[in-house]
Amino acid sequence: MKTPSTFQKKVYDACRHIPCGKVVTYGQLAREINCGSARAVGQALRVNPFAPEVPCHRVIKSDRSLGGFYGHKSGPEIDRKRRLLEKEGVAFDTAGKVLKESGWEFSLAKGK
DNA sequence: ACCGTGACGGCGA
DNA sequence: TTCGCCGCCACGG
Repeated sequence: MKTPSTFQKKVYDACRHIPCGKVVTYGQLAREINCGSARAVGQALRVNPFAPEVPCHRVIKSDRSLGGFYGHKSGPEIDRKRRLLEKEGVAFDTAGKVLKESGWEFSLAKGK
């Protein structure tokens, strides 16, 4: 397997810090590692050799849709991603969007 | 070194 | 509110 680039290591490291039942957007993750492109982050996660050891399934799009998983933007892979999150307590609406995270105190702070 | 691609994001129509 | 276009960065061929 190919050695992860420095950039990818930063992405995986930041991703690892995401607690159970919590989700983050690609953009937020990008800010964490001081990167101006959410796309670049997505590309790194796309080839993540440590999934799901590195919880890349907790990373979603800013519009609250799931984004992708294992290089797929839809299909069984995405379905699996959704269930992983549900198992961690993340709720979804009928449109398949993330409704709330774990149902903890910060779900209140999120407004919405 | 150049070019095309992609798990994204924001804004205008 | 949904759709499309353009800008953003990193990577592989």
